[in-house]
Amino acid sequence: MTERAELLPVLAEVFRAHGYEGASLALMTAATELGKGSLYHFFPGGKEQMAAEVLADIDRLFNETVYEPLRQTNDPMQGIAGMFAAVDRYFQSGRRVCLVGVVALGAARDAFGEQVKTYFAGWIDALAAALRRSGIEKGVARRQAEQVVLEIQGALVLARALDDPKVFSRALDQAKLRLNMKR
Amino acid sequence: MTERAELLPVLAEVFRAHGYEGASLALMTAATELGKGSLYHFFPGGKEQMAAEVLADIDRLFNETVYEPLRQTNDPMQGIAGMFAAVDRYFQSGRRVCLVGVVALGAARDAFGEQVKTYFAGWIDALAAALRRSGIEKGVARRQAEQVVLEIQGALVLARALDDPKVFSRALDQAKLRLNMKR
DNA sequence: GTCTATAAAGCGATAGAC
DNA sequence: GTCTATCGCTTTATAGAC
Repeated sequence: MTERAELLPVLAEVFRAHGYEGASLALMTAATELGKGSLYHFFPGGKEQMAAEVLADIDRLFNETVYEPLRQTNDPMQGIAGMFAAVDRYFQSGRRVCLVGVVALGAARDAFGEQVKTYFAGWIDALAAALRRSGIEKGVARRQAEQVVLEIQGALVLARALDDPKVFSRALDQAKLRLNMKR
Repeated sequence: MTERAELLPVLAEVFRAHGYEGASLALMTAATELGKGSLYHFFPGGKEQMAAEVLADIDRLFNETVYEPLRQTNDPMQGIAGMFAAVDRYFQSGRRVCLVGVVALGAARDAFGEQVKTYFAGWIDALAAALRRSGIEKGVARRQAEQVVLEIQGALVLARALDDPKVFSRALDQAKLRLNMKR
């Protein structure tokens, strides 16, 4: 647990489960099994730096695993299917919440607004580009991409609110269907 | 500001803006212009009681203003249009966030899980009933209602994340359109 | 019913030994 | 690089004067 790269996902889970305000250093030392001193050795900027790096790490991970399929040039529709699969995997079929969404809704958005914007804009851009390559007009592609990301976020909220992950699965199927994709 | 009924909306805004964990008593005394002593006089159960009563108050308000149009028996489609108008008003066209959604995503869901479930289930039930009365088959009506509520929640997340309320307006229009309603 | 004072605990953050 | 001890502050909550 001395590697920064292995530390970030653990901290991410603490932020995800408790929000920025609720994620205390006590919870973090417990989750990482590291003393406060060690945490501050890795992150001299404290809690704010931890959150910033966690968000950056998530952005990187999404670029590598979620948006990456969208960039494959030969078959855009297959790329979109790959994105849906990656999304389902990452959010554990609706049992896991979106940390960036959590931050966006809270007061911490003021401090991390740019990173939050970058995450969602990057997602929408990547999806819109794939839709455009599949022959859909530019403006329509953008709105469809926005709608899909929006539905995923809403599905995560509702699935957790109703404590029913099937809400998430249904929403993913719906979104795929509306993009004229087989399930 | 001595009336409990006038106190709850003020506290609601504090919880909405800072989340359950971030809503400190200091913020609440500032917002209500009341001392801690007075707040504890009204809410002996402290912060938890405040949040519970705020959530109950929101549930009551939604029943009175948002779901109410859905129950009008003559024209279900007009009732649904009334719901969309009330939703747009309540969430200030995407500039205001859903407190119940915020609670649902955070760690406080464990403490307020029943109230969160009741809120969303009530919303979906009311909308599904109206759709059924407009001639849509039961199962389809339920899924459509779930989808609409989900899209509203997602739109609130994305509008705030991108700092662009138009995302919310577009999503409401989309949802109306898909239910075969004129805007 | 409202206030101030205060308690006890937890918070983020720092210092310094090892 | 990891730890313990500690600082200063904020937190929730209570007590008691008015």
